[in-house]
Amino acid sequence: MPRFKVPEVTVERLSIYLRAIKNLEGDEILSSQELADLVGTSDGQVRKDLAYFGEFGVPGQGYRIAKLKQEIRHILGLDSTWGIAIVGIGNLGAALLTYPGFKREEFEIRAAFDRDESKIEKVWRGIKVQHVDKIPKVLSERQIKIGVITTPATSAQEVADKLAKGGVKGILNFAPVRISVPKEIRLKNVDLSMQLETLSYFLRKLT
Amino acid sequence: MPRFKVPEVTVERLSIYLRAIKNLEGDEILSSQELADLVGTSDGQVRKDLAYFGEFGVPGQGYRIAKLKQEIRHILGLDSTWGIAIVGIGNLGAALLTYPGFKREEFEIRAAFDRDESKIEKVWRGIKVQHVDKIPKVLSERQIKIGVITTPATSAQEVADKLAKGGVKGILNFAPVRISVPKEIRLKNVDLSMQLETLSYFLRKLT
DNA sequence: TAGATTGTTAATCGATTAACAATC
DNA sequence: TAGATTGTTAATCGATTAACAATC
Repeated sequence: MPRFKVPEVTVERLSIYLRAIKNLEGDEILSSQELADLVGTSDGQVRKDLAYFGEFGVPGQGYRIAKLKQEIRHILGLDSTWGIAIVGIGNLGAALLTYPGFKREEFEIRAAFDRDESKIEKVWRGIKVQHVDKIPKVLSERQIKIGVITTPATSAQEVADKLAKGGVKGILNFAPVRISVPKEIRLKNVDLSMQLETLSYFLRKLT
Repeated sequence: MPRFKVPEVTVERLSIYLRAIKNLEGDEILSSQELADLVGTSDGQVRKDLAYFGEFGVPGQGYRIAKLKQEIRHILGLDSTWGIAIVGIGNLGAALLTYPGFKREEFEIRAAFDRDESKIEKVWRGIKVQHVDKIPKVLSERQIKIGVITTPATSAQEVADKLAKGGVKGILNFAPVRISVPKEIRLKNVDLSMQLETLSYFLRKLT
């Protein structure tokens, strides 16, 4: 669908635009300037980002909110439901099971895994925890295409290998370590240490 | 200290370099090429990033690991300890209290806050939860310069205002909403929804 | 000295911003 | 029509990559 190669930052902004207009009610029409103000960017940037995917606005008018919302949802692949598995049911894994950013129609947590025998068979938020060795089998059975790694750093690579075997297309990695995956699999690292450390850098300069 | 304006991505990579060489043992000397291989970038990028801050290597040799580690720690402001407060002791907040990326010498969680009376006075991982109204007072008493927001979206702005009043210099926001803070305060959004949605975009294209 | 690798400059690439003709 | 705002092109800005003299 995209007409040129789309920068990743553009995709990230689309997600942000979508959230901004979700919270919107009433107004039928929105200009690129108004949307820009909502998310803290420029009108040109908004139009440029959207232009990668087509023409969604009306010159002289703006964008019909309902239509724009639907278009962005479609672009982002949010008009169907993704099956998700969470691996590593420690504090963070358990927290993500209920985190509102995760628990939404578009994303359905369909399996949870851990290595620790004492956690197996326990039910967390309606999902029964299974042993990591079952990952490949369960993933294909339940059409799970996204894996979330919340294990300690030491297990992350091993888990990534199992997820790959299970046929996931994308991995969200919270373990504080770089892992390698086959190039067909999209890997996103959420590196909380790094976030804190860059914060430290910028604060450091202030003293 | 920096000789020119430093791009944020450079600071992020420094954090990644640091973690890579932390896990290293034995070898006394490391070349930019070796470090690049460890983190998946180029040798030139490594040298460029470091060059913003000084000359840490020896031409013809490479970088002394121990020295490099110390220099990067210093650049990132990790040679002292930052006081942290976590606001919103739901699943995610409680998880971060023990997350290894957070629980480290350089970062010390010194306070936890919630609005829910039923949580107040309870002790989580050795930290007594206090009412959010005490934020300004407690923050200045305990030298807390970083605030972490793990509340629902609806309370995030209110909490940010209280953190600002308490004199934090940086905020890490996990609430799925954009908040605004005085410009002296450095704001980092960790947007898990957005991460999942961009993953969805790239997977969508594969079908 | 010869070989290796740094620090840095110049060339390239890509994303953002500015500007405006086209269009409602 | 006049006014407003889009979609898009050109200009600018900034980051990455290539290349090499300086240096151990």
